Amino acid sequence: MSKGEETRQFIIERAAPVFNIKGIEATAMSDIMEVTKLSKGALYVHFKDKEQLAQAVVQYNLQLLETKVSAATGKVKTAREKLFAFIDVLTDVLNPPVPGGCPMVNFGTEADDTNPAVNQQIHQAFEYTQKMIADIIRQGIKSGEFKSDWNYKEFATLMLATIEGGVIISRVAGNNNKVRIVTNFLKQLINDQGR
Amino acid sequence: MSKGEETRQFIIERAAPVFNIKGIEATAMSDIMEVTKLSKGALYVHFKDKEQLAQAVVQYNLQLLETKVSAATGKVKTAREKLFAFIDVLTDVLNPPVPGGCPMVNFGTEADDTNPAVNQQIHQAFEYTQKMIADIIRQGIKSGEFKSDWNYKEFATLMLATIEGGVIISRVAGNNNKVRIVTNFLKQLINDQGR
DNA sequence: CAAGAATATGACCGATCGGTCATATTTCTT
DNA sequence: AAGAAATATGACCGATCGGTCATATTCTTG
Repeated sequence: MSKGEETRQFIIERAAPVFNIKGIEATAMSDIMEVTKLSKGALYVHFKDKEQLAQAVVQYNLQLLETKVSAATGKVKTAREKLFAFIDVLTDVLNPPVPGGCPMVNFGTEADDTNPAVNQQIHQAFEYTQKMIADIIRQGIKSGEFKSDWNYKEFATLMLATIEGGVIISRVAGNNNKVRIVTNFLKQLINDQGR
Repeated sequence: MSKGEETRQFIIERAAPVFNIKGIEATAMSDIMEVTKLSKGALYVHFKDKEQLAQAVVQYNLQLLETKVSAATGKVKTAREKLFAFIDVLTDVLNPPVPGGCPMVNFGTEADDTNPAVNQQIHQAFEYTQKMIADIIRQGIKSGEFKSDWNYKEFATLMLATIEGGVIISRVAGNNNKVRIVTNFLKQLINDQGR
């Protein structure tokens, strides 16, 4: 990796939590100068404008989330355990997998009526995440772990929506109490599909 | 109502969708000058700073949401119908009850790690909304419409989380498809508690 | 109707915004 | 090692930010 690519990656990594916490509009390039200890000119060598940096940062945060999720689901064997791990890693509000909380929620709510490019990134992430869930369940059905008549595609949507909504409520509350209700319910639903 | 109070209310009403769509940080006082056609000095007669205006606007958006929800649930008689109306009014992503979408989601995700005052407002709104749902169900149980062993307080949390998560996913997608899955599921759960 | 109070105007303030560029330094290639 | 290319610096730009204030206008009330 060349020096330039190294610096570019370094900027993205340092900028990632700042954008995720403060939001794209509210983050200033001076904030990124601070966390990187780089001059303004140096930042603009690697990104032609703030928008390009923001998009790279959004992608990085999404990738980071996927890495954490995959690591968690990769540790266990059964489909049921994978779903549980998936739920658990996403719903720990006090220790979120990505600093600043779920980037799909953070950037999704900011971008939906103001930033088409970022909105598209988040849209794809939601689709991809539902596919991840569906794939786990499909494997579980194939192996005989789950009932074969489970409408797992719809469940994937429901599970993701319920998780994200629970996370928002709990983040606002500042504790994990409310999201626990949600996770317990989802886990019960999953157990009910065992055979 | 004095002229001053009238103008103050007028400012809040015009500013409400701007803040809800763009976010608090990203909204400039010049944006509010534009939508109100008032001078900057006039705005600062009625609000001592942008933060005070933002808080009044958040409160207004929350109140508007509650008004729309109450209007919808007030039109029907049974508890089941009220829950359905509650769900339907919140989940119409293409024609949201509050311009710019659910203010609990919009301001909640922006404020959680940056604005304690607004975060507190949203926290209370979430609590209040769960209480609204729980009250409807409690009435339904009392009247014999629902099973008496329904853990309705937990369901209120689950229902609100699921709705909000579904709304986010559908808003990012730009259509109502995904949130429909969520609403159908919730309605099925409610029907299952009928007796 | 008079006059004081409330409200509205818009120029102005220092700070900060995103972005540029001449220059200096470092890295890479040969 | 040399010289070209890539990278870093920081002063600088015009625009815009939140907020103030002297002044003008409008409203309210006796």
